[in-house]
Amino acid sequence: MTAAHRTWAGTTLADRRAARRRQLIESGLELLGTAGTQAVSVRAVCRTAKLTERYFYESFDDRDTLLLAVYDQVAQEAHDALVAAVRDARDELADLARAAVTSFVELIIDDPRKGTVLLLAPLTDPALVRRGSELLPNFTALIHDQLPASIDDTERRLIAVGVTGALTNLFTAYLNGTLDVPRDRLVDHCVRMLLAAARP
Amino acid sequence: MTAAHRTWAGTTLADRRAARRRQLIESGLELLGTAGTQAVSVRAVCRTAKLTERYFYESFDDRDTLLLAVYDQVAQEAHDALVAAVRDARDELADLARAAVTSFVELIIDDPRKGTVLLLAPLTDPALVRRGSELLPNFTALIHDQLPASIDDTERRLIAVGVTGALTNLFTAYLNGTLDVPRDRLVDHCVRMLLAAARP
DNA sequence: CTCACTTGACTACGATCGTTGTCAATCCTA
DNA sequence: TAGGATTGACAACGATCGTAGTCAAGTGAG
Repeated sequence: MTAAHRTWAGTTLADRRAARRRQLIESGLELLGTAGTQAVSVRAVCRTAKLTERYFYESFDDRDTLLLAVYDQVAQEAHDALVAAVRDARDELADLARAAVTSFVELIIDDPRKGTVLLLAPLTDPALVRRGSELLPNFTALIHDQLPASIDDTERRLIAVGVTGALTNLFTAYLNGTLDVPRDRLVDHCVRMLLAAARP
Repeated sequence: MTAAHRTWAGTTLADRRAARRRQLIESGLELLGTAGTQAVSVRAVCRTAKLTERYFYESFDDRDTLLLAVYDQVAQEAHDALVAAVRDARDELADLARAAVTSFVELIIDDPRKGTVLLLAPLTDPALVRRGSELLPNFTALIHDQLPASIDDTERRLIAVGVTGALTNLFTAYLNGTLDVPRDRLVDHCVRMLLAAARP
């Protein structure tokens, strides 16, 4: 029997490795989403995960690799929630916008750490700057492409960047409690802003 | 003759101390505005300033004190430029908005490091988070108060936070080259957005 | 039962950090 | 010119970091 499939404490090596990896990512999310980027040291992650450094380097090349894994997992979750919401919405711009905004607000209400990681961490950590500057422009481009062709390209870029900034600032303020506003009002406002921007 | 007023190399002690302080702040600005927050170590600042650590602690209690001094100086400069521009503008909302936006754009074109410090550093450095979360809300409140009273308060807050985010994102993208757009277009767009938001 | 694999606690190394201290060289005032 | 103020180069301290290694104890397949 090969080592990888030998059972140990009821599970195979691959399972245990995967479980440890999940545990490390969860601990990374906890630290990154609450205490910030400088709190995510290898030692702190291992202490939180109740694992030793050995297992850290079993799953990740270095500290930055973990940070990227945390960010990517949250980004993937957000992406999945978004496409699911959009898939179930009626095929009309207003409904699509509302579905998208609602799904994101629900995500960050359900787990604010994820919102923090998505919106704030890329600004805070050098290792995540690139990731953040890939994701947001993608979103910006999405808006950009929805804008009517009658608007010239420069104007479309300006609108897209502005709307993206408005949304992230609204979500960020909502996350940290600065923007004390009912959830529905936030969603309504974001949707109306999206639709207003899409009008010629 | 008291030590403080004794001349040395042609200047008094107070003058030399002030000169060293300026030099340290300038070095802090250089590092914070280009290499980012983690590049601002006491050693790096002193090396850049061609001074020794001794003089660092002559002017600043610790690293964070320097960071705050750098930020506050840039914020003060921006504030001064803003009030000067607004003072010289005609007393009409459109002109005020244009004067304000133009003065800020000129500031960050003249010295992009200052724009980076104002907009990005507070998000990047824990020591500056509080400063950033004091300045931007102030600006947000300014917008908030300009909005017509016919809009209810929640809506006014939403608009103010959104507009602030849009502006900072536009400036940020312009700063880092992502938003490749002529200066005048940027100014125009920001002014139009400000005025549009102020309409009922 | 035995032995190889697995685990956890722990130590170790080199680097960098903030901060403080030492000491000789330099400069002005008295 | 003598002596105290000032300067600059540099060492030193403790802390933390990323990363790698050691070693005894636990565990299950053959």
